Amino acid sequence: MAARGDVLELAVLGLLHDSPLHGYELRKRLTAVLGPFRALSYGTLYPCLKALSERGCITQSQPDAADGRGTARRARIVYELTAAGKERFEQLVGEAGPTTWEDDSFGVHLAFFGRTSADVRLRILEGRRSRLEERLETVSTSLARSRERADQYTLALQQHGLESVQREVRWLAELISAERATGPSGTNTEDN
Amino acid sequence: MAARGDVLELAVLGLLHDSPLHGYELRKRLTAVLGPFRALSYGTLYPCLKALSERGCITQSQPDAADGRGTARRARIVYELTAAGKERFEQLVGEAGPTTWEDDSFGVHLAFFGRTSADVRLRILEGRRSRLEERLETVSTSLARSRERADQYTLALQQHGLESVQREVRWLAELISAERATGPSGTNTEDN
DNA sequence: GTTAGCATGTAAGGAGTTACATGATTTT
DNA sequence: AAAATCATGTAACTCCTTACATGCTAAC
Repeated sequence: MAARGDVLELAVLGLLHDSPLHGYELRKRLTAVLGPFRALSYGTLYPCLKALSERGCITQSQPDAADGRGTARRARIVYELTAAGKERFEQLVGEAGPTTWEDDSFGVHLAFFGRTSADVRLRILEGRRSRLEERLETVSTSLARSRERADQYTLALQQHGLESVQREVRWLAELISAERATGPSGTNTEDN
Repeated sequence: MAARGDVLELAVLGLLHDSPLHGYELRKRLTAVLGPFRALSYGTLYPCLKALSERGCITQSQPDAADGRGTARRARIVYELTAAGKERFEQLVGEAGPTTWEDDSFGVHLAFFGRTSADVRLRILEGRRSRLEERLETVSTSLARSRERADQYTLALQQHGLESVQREVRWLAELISAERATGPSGTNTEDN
């Protein structure tokens, strides 16, 4: 049920959960959440909003057109979460399957941890960690095999990659133990 | 001239520069070069080899069919670099423009540094570093702005991202000074 | 005998980018 | 008066993935 493309959907729904927003502003916040690296274009965002609208997860409205004043700027369309949208968000954010630990997905899920239950948080953090540990094995094996064949630059690159993954594993371990220390059972900061 | 898709082309050409290979083996080496993360599928590789073949950069041959013995396994097709292919590789590897410092492109270029001249190496390393320093500014600015608004998880994520980029900058600085120490002018390890 | 690895390919489709079309407002 | 930023949207295109089609050999 959770394909690759659901990542954007989750991010949009999560941001609209806090407050209604128009497309332009939404994109800026999205950029902050996804990281300034690989920000997405309007060509991706607007079709997504359209689809979400058609499925009844969000509603559109033009507040500028409604009030008496002349329309400031080009008419802004404000998107708001519906009950169905909240349900969909809850469903997506609660998922903790294999796709969840992939690079893209993981960051977005973590960004909405404030709305997740403690057990889902732990499952995602631990899933991510074991995913990275798999990588670690693959990389260090191939690094050991090519120790002599490869030149210094390739070696330096692989070494740096390896260390980056090791760092993330340590970081995750910290988050996991912090999570366990705070509340081993289902503690929710706030349940709207 | 150097679009996003040229990265795969460069990697294939670079690997075939060392020795002729068949598709299956090529893919495994490609996975090692690009990192086991985001390895590419045959659905990408074979069409690429076909296109490269049509453009005269590589030749195809079936050595198993030629020799007397019964074909071992399914007939392997060995790809070999032509003169035009070598030229194309030289052109691609020597490029040091803005697209070169992007994540995907940078790793592949670094993997073939052994065939690049010292000044190109320096330009790529320095371009990458200033690209990352731009990011650093963007991230730390947005981190400062959202210090209080964002929850602990978002903050932890952004903090980790920031530190990762800082680590890469330090790593690059080391490579750069090593590069300058070895040979400030155009030193080529080997010019085939 | 059946699973895993070797080996090559195609067709359909998903996810996103770039370039375009359009136009108002604020800053320099 | 020009440039930047605000603001929404579409069409064409690219790159890549997944699923399929095919069949052999080695290990368990």
